[in-house]
Amino acid sequence: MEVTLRKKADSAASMGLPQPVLALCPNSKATINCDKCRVRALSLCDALGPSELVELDRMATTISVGAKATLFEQDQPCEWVYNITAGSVRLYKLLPDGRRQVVGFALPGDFLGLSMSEKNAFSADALTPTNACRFSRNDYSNFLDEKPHLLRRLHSMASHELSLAQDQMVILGRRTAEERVAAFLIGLRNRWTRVNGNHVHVPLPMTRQDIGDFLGLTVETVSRLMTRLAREKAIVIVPDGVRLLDVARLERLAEI
Amino acid sequence: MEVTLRKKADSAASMGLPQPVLALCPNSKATINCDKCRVRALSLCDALGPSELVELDRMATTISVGAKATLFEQDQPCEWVYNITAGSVRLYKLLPDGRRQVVGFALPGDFLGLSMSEKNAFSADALTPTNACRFSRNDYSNFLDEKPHLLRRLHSMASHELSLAQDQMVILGRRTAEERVAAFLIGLRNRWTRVNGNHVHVPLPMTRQDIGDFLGLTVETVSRLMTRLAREKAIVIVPDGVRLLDVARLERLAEI
DNA sequence: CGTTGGGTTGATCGACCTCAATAAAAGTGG
DNA sequence: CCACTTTTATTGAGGTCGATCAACCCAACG
Repeated sequence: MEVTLRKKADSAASMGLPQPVLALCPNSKATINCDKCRVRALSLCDALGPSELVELDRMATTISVGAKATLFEQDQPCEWVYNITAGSVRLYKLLPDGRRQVVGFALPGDFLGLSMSEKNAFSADALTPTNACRFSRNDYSNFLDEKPHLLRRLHSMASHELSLAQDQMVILGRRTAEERVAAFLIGLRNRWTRVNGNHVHVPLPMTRQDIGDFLGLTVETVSRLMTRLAREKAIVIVPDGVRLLDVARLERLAEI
Repeated sequence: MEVTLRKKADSAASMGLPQPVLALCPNSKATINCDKCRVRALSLCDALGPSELVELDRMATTISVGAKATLFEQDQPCEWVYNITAGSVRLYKLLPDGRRQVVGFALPGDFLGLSMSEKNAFSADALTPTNACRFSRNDYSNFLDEKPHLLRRLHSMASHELSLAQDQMVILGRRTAEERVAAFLIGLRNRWTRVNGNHVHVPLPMTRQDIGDFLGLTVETVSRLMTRLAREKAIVIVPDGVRLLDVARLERLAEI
């Protein structure tokens, strides 16, 4: 597993490492890097004042990992929490017989470590080169004890996650394959909007298999439905993503 | 909708109302009723000290509703939060075309109102005569602001819910009908254990349709699989529930 | 006693899965 | 830069699990 660590205050050129998708938390200064963090407004840290950010910054380590690197594994003790600053991460649970359920994808601004449990409830690995701010779970927990407003923010993020999980339950339990794919594309478009602004181009850093394992379908079914939506001019399949042509049609499929 | 309200401090005989499954928060004294609450140890309130309990008690109204009563509805403004003290509640989302996904069942000790959102994410109605402590969302939110340890408890409950929701995603996305039914029975057994202690008798206050809508199956499939499990001596179907005969077999089905 | 809501059972159907082959893309090492 | 492998995506043919449609039972209840 290829991982680069650097204490934020260290000055180290980024060398030949896999380039992050976004250049965040620049590592060449001894000043507060959170200042320049592009995802701060989206993430947990937005609940903090300037002096608190300094404290947080001292606790943080930025990490850069290449595609396929594992951030943490299901059932292992939870040592760290992460704030994703660039890239994309797959979150999944494995059944003993190898069946897999992807429970979510983390994008820049997403926080991994809402769970408050001793063991990781799922595994996480990078889909693309990924940057994150990492905190030891202890530091983070102590920090939380002193900052009730941060806890409130955290709780509100957890509630939001819960609500997304319930929406996913509807998708998995009661929707057809075509509706699932449409809901997935619209949902992902909405999430990218927070990071990149609203575009009809939706990057898909995950494989068809990942999408299938997220939607409770097989690769083949996902592939067939994507090509069908493309044939019917609802989308265009482009390298590493799709372009949405008939957003209204997709939204109708997703909501009804 | 048949609802009985009484300020806890009021003294009112319970009359001919649908009898609650457990007699909780007795209503005949002007003293602190939380003292005697059988579900306190299970619920949010357990995070509070004696003097805080007095405060909480003052904010609370106990409500008793009959079977089929609606506690709140999806997309309506969220006015109240509830602590279920007796009975059972169905939580569900409806699609515009009538398809339904049950996102959970609330049992005594469960808290409804983790979500922190302005609108209800789902509807809730009583499966059996149900008692609850009800708080106005405002009071509750203010109270929360003054009690960080309560917020912590709340957050930990929300995390737990999130984790259950993710388990449910695995069930809905990647398990066979038989595994779903087994997982449902084992899961419900475990939840009743917190309330009643561990018994092989598992009460099923919900209909087969409700179970189907929870598991992403039809009534017929649920019925067929329950009778199959009964024929194969894994369970016995009894009025209002099942008796588990071969717990090991069911657990194997549920976990593998 | 008719009515109603829940539960069970059977026959048939179809949406999605499985298996298989091929194509396209992305690495990898010379 | 090009052969070669590996991974990912697509497409087709056929099978299956659970859905659908329909009948019936039973208990509760006015």
